[in-house]
Amino acid sequence: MTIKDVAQRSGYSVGTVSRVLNGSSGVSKAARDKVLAVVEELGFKPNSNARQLKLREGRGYSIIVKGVGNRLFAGIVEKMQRMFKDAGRAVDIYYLEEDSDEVDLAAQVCRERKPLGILFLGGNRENFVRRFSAVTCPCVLVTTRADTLGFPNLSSVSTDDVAGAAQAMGHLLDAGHRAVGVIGGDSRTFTPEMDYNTSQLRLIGCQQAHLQRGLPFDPDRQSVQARYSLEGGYEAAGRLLDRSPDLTAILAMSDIMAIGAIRAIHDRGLRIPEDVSIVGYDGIEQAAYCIPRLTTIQQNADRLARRGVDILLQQTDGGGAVHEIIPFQLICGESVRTMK
Amino acid sequence: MTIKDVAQRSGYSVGTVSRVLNGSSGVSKAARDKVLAVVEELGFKPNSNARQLKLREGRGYSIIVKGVGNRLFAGIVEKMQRMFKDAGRAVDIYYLEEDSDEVDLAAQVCRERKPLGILFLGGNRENFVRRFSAVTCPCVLVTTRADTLGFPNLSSVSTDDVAGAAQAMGHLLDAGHRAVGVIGGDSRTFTPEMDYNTSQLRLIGCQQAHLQRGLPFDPDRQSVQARYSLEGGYEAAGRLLDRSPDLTAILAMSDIMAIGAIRAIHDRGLRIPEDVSIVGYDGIEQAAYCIPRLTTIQQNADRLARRGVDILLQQTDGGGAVHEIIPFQLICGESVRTMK
DNA sequence: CTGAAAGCGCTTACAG
DNA sequence: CTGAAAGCGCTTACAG
Repeated sequence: MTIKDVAQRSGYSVGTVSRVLNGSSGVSKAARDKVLAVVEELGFKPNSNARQLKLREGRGYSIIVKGVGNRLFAGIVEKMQRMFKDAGRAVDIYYLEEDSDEVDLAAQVCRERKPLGILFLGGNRENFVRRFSAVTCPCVLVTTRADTLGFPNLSSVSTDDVAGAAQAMGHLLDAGHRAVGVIGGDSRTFTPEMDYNTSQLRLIGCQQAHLQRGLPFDPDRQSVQARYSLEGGYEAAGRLLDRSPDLTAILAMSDIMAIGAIRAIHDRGLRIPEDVSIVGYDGIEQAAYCIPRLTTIQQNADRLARRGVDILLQQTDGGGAVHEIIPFQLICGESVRTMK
Repeated sequence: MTIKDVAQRSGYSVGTVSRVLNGSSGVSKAARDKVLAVVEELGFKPNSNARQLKLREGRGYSIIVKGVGNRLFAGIVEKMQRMFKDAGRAVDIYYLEEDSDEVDLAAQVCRERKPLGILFLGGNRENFVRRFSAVTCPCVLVTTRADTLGFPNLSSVSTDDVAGAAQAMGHLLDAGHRAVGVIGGDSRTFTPEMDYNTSQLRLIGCQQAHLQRGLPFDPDRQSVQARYSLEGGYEAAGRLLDRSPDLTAILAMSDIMAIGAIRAIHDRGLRIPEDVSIVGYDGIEQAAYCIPRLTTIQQNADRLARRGVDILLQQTDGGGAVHEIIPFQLICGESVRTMK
């Protein structure tokens, strides 16, 4: 069934049916009523392939989420969806695997769905550097800074990763911990022209916290890499404890890794926080349900979502790119022991 | 840039370019090489709107996942993806909210992407009863039974919910628990013609476990409804304990609710399993990282995925609908105490 | 093996 | 306000 059937049955031309369907002005009430009645009667649904093919500009927005399982992103997406709905704007959401290329997807979406704007939840600097020029609509990168990338159509809303990690580490150091292990993401693939990635920035924060207190920090010895997963955290905590049995605390660069680490510590017969303290990062819902409740750096999902959408809408109205930093908050749970 | 540009630059017609792009037979090696070189050079990407519009039949499969945050489904999807990849088949994955209509989406996908087959991860009987007739390709409903629905193009692969719940409850009863609370999903919307939904089946399993042991079970008093979320489980456990302070165990119909419940029990100053035992359902990764490790009914994600895909492929080859039950397994964690 | 042409289901100037 | 027509970017019989 196509728009032709609706035209035939309603007695109007396909042009008029199309105008009714699109809410164009310049249609008589009689035509509108008749066409809508027939659409209802026939259960007609327009073919979006044909529609997108013709349309020179879409009417909606897109959100590209990197990591289906990422709970921080899930919370942000939910809020964004509500905002778009309240604003009466359509929004398509695309989920992709951690290791897929979000910029490639954006380029395709841009070509084929022609959204008014795109929000990225998470993203790799590398991919942006390489191919973002193929994306022509206004975009906002949420959660990762994009100021040094220098694209005129790419804004960003993010948390200060250096400061966040510094505060997390500072919290442990100030509680008297002197041997702290760090579980981070990939911090080895440093290439100067790519600037620092999130993991590197957080590691720098750890270093900074030590420096400020006149304490030594050796990333090679005190930090290990892991996948952002339960298993990754579990296994990395094991490596850290094997290497340095004298550790009194672990800072994991995501809550999900921290939760994995907690179990690893527990499985070695150590208590949390009596024997080993632990701090996470992100502030996902899960962190508040752990036993012990996880101390963590909470990214402000609500404000990240709100500012992300606001900036995108503003940019769609002709505004330039802006790069905004959203405050984070240290949430004190039950997973850190104050020494002595 | 379109296929026309490629045609022009390569010196062949758009027809030939299209044939090369689609790997059709009957193209000279010279043409193929030249066209592919130009495609590479220009970075040409075909417009899938136009493609889908023309195509009478797609070449790929679709997976429709109900619930972005559902970790059981996430595990199954991952395996399915790998299987399709290994079989050299393309697959599109669609995620939708818990409360959206998966059958509506399937109907649209069917009309516009024309997949060879669709896998549903999760689904509401109601939606299928009402609109599945609009879905014409072979489908497999994974995780929920579809035998009583009677659609000739709808197979199912699922776990026996009655037996699963019965074994979980039996495990608690056999451990000496006599006052067990149940946290379930929606079991009130029973309408005879819709048959039982998952929550109802599991509740029946609970009842059955009691009956078999000559013990009484009063669903109205011993069970509460909750959303399938951490918060839902937390809050439901609170209601159960308020109502019956003498409970010695709780059976939650999903691990995620169980994890919420654990925290609720903990927050009331009760120990797990010393004061209150708890059993979950699903066997998601998370369950193994809890402290205490969660005792749960593990659905066999691997076999659900494998059989789901196999049955779909078989059906695509002209096979009829089949309805398969996959065995589950009780995983004993650390969350159940044996009385006396 | 290749090209010219019809057509997928829409939208949107262009006339009237 | 409405209709006839062109065209979006492809695929695929149909000839040759």
